[in-house]
Amino acid sequence: MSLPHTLLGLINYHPATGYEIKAAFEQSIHFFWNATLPQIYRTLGQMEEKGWLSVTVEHQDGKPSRKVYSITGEGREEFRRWLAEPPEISPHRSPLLIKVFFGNQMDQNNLAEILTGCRQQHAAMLKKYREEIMPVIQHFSELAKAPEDSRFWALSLDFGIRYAEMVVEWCDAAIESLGISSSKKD
Amino acid sequence: MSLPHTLLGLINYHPATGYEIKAAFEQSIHFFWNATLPQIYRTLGQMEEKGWLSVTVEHQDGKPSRKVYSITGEGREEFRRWLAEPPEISPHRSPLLIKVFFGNQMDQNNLAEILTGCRQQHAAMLKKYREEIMPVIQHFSELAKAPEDSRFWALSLDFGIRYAEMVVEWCDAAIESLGISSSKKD
DNA sequence: TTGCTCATGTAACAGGTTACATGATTAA
DNA sequence: TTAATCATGTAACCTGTTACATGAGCAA
Repeated sequence: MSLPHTLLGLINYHPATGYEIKAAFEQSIHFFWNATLPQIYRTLGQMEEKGWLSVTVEHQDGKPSRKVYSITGEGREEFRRWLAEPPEISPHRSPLLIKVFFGNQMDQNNLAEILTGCRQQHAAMLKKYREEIMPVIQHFSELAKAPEDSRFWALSLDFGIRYAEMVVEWCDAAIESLGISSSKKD
Repeated sequence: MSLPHTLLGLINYHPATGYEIKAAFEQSIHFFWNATLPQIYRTLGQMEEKGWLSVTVEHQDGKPSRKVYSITGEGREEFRRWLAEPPEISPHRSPLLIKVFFGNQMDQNNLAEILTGCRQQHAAMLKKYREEIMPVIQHFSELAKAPEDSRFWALSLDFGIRYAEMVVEWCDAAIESLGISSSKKD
């Protein structure tokens, strides 16, 4: 149930449309939360009803009107309240780990392929985090657009980096423990 | 959408009731998947309709009848098919990381408390994994009840251990980077 | 006598995904 | 001319959670 509060946090930086919020998710938060457009539109509507947001409709010729949402005093209060409370622990659902758990019933080469695929995905993420996302955060920090906020963005990115590193290491260890003959290593 | 296949995997070890499956989740799989009882009952019903399971009702005096589900040939086929396909990537939703991301707007002592709470939870999990779950898996392996399966159970447990270790390390680094004065360290 | 274990479920709701619908502008 | 971007949504569906209902037996 963190989606409305995540939206509050984003709109608290500056007013935005649903469409812009979706873009913000994809640029920054997508690796520890995500939401689809219909979900965002639906949630924004509910938040407005609760008085957490206010809307301004900007008419445009030939395009659909922009519904720009702004945070209200009540919304800001609710956001602070939520920030202060201890976070819910989110259960970790991993189809990969289920397959590994039942791995004895799989073809071992197939399992090795799945693990190398996982290793590859996480290695690619790591590269992206280090080469694309880190520099953007540093850039924001240097431009003093959000010098204080960027410290916290870096902290959450650091989690993503450590996670991806850990997965790569685990995949390597798991593949080795399968002891697949070197002839199949392509 | 891995729940029905997880149930297939468990029932494939031996026939079981919904209630027993819930217990199996709590004993083994709960740290990378979980399900509530109503969800399990509903899913078992759907799986039976598809022909993946068959049911035998055992009447008992004074207690509700046991509905024991067994896997069918079709179910076993479906399970193998699913095991072989590449796993879906599961988005990682973490309220904790959202709070950290917006941490600039929080009281810094409050944030430090949240992080120490997280550290504590994961340190406790680590202890449980090493002192309770590892020995159970080794026991199974030694008793030769499931000598081959236990290798894979250990592999998925190893993921959990590495994950918890990583979180503990990240929390420590994050708390240190906040630079809260030592007077508040209780 | 309080609460846990065994054992079934239904109903209602909350949260998330997918498919569908519309339509102008602009870049390759 | 094909696809992407901007911009709104609705409807249907799937998945997961919570509250409610029932009821015996047993241990502290």
